[in-house]
Amino acid sequence: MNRIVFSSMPREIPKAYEPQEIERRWAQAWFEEKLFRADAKVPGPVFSIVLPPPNVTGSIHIGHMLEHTQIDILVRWRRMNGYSTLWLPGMDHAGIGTQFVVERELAKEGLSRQEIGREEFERRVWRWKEESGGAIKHQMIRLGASCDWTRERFTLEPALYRAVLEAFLRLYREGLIYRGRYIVNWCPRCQTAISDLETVHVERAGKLWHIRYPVVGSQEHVVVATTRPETMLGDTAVAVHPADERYKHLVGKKVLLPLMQRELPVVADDAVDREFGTGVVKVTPAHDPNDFEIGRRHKLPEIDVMTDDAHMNGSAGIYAGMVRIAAREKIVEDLKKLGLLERIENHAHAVGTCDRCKTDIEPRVSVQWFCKMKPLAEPAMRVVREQLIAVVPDNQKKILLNWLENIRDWCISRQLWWGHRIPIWHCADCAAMTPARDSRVEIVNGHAQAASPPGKCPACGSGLLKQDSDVLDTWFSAGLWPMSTLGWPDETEDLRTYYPTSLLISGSDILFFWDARMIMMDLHLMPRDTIEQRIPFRQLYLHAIVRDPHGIKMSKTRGNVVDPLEVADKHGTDALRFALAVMAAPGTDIALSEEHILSYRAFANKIWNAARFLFVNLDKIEAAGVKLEELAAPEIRAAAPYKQGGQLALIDRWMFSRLATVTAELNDALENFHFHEAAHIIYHFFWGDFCDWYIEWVKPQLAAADRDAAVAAWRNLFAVFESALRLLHPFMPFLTEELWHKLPQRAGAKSIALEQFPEAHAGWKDRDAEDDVKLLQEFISAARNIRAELKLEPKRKVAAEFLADDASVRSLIQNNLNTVLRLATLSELKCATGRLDSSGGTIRSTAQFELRIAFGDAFDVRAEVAKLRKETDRLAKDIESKKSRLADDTFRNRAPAEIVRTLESTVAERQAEYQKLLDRIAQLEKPSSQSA
RNA sequence: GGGCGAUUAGCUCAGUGGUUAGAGCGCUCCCCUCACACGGGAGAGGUCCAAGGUUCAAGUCCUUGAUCGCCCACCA
Repeated sequence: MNRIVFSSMPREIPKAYEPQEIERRWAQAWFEEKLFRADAKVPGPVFSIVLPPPNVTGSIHIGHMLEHTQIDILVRWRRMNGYSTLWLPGMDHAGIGTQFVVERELAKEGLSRQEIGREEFERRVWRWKEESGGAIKHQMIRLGASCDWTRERFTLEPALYRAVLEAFLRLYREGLIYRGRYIVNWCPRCQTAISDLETVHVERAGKLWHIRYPVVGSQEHVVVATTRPETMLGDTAVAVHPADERYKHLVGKKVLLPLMQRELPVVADDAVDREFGTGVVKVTPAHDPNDFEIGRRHKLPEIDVMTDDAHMNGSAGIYAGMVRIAAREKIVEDLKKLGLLERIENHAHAVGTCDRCKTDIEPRVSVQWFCKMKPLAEPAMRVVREQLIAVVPDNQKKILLNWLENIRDWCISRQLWWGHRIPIWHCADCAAMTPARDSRVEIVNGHAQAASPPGKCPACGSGLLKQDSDVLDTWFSAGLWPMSTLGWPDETEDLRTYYPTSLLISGSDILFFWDARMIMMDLHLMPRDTIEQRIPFRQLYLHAIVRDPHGIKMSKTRGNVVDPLEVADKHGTDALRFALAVMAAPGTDIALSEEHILSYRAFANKIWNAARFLFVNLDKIEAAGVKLEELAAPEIRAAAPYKQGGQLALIDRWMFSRLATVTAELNDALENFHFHEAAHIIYHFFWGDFCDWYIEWVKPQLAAADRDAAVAAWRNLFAVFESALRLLHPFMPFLTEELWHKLPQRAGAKSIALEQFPEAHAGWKDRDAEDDVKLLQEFISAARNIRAELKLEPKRKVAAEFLADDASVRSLIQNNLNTVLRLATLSELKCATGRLDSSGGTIRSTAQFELRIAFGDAFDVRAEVAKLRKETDRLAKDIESKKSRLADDTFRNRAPAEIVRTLESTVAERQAEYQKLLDRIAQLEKPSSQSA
């Protein structure tokens, strides 16, 4: 990159900004130069953030792009503000998700993972990971993410397995991880247990079957209502509410389970809702979470009637071998034949489905590993409540706390082949469980394993030990991410410097999955003295979800996903980034359309052309006696604004005042994650203030005969432009990098990304200049308005006259006569006395001035009067309402004095204006009677 | 069943209790003026979902309702 330094400025650049080649070039250069490598030794304030690791299931989509854009804007901004900045990237192995896609790939070849075996399958997944992970990295580099790729991590790499082992072993020894036979969510397709969070409930129009269970030793029967008749094969009781008078006499008796001819006890349990159905519940402990609890309370047998893939098993009698849905139909049919089906009701209810493959979950009793969450959730709630971790937007805090308060144990084992193997060994002889001796890791056949398995069973001495075949939920390793990526469990320099991280930016869709788990696990495991030092991040910002133009969430199955690379290639990454930033108001979803991106591509083009304006005028600059290398060089920047003879032109005072104001506003917006505000601020500053007004205003000075004036104008123009580039850089890194390098820079300057962000100089703020320029802008706009109304030929210059009561306003206009004449396209402007005659011309007025342009033949009296009438009506109404407010004593007594004062002066102004308009109408209507 | 959010210009959305509620796109009119037609200039367009309430003052705060969306939840 050094070769670009001090290149002479181009005299000409293309007319239109073509981002493709430029972006590719800089993306590659930033990566190759390791420009964003963090140095833990650098003193000073630290800003650290970890990338929420994308799953290696595929490529990144526009939702990632939004997240990365927001992170990158803040990271670049902090870096430019002098923070020692680390953005640590990496990927997640995404256990179930990746296994799912690789199985799908296998299926295309007509293979299953069982057919090729665990080892070969793992090889295949690793191959997939290399391709997919590489693609993601390539995309991120191309899209300008300023991460430190030298610190890239992967959740399944050896170093991170070490962290997983350490975490597991500690939690196991502390009794927080346990193994047991409980009811879990079982996915028959993935053939693994999944956590509650991975179970998505979908509303279904189902049925409620009312089935008669005969009471043993009586003619009576009870009617139970169920949405899942097939589970009745596993019934081991019938339950009623203890206080239910209808059924009290049955408690302790037995009923006969139809089809199975099994006798079931009638038990009383508080969990039964007397109002629902018949008030009698069939109890199937092995296939319903509720029934499981009842079953444990009453010591009922748990009869699992299904196989791993949701077929009926040997315990299902004659239904064995049938798929659960087929069994349901057959059972209903058989019950009908037996006259035991009382009735069928329509019944909407929520069915649990697998988050990954959408298959209906089977609640099922199974031996799994769990993590106790209550003890971990308590400190987590504390740091959130006490704002040690600030959650933004605030309402998400309540959601998080509510979840933590109601947390249940986490099923962490998965019957998968892709993931971190559970470091527990089972004894073949006595079934005792023994953990690995420590968290050391060794590489065997390219894969990480626990380096210290127990040699023999400590309980019986047997050498027949076998490691648990389950792997851990992918979120277990993800939960350690901020610690593990920085070196934990070793006390590394990175961990000391960058932990706790400054901020986490994530989607609210993984608030529980990931964010909450990080808080809980890291808080518990991090070896630091104070809780403030143990938190994984100090701020948690939850960004919005990107939707398609119709507001529908993007997903591959719907086919409405947007590939950020495609958009970037078409319109430029900077335009896409800016569009995302503009729409990223906290807490609201984003509907992205191509039109949005187009308008910010236009903005990029505008910036490009502002630069082009500077470059095509370089000859003039040199003619004015300025050395090009001085322009936009650091010395000039520091000295800006450049004063000619100790004087600064009004427009320069205004421009630097705006620059200071805008910089402060920008800082404030970014500090509070108001990306949309920040983007709007810089957009209007550049396009409105800088291009539309400043450049147009100073154009004559740039070519002025007065050499000193020209030098001052050029220097300030370059200084402001260069500052604007730095303000823009976090939002549009490629374009600004390209243009910045075209300006002369000091030797060794590598990148605008490493420069200082502009300072919000309080001393540059100039209220008077801002007021004066605003008045002149209004004056010019008024003239343009009249010209447009009169439909005057654009090139035709016309004379105008104005009236202003205030002497300072008069002299302000007269002192800036040349600018006003030019920008308002006037040939001359007279300062009138007395009253302006409106009969032969059009007048526009504000509280400070009146402006009149006469052009008789183009003047439409009736249209003008109609327009004035509309205005007076509006004013009259406005004045009326304000007057009545002022007449109200309570208002005068209670409102702050300043508000009252402002209102009074406003009313006075409006009334004066109103009177002027009335006079003008009267004047206009008089001659119309003459002509009639 | 709980909880959260949304409802503002034709569209997509901003809007810290205080002048005449804003932006981008779209629309109308004029202009290819020597940085930019991905441009310049000038305009039109809004009972801020409804009804109550608090307040000197409400798009903004409170209550209720309507419509839409999301999240959580073991009523079979």
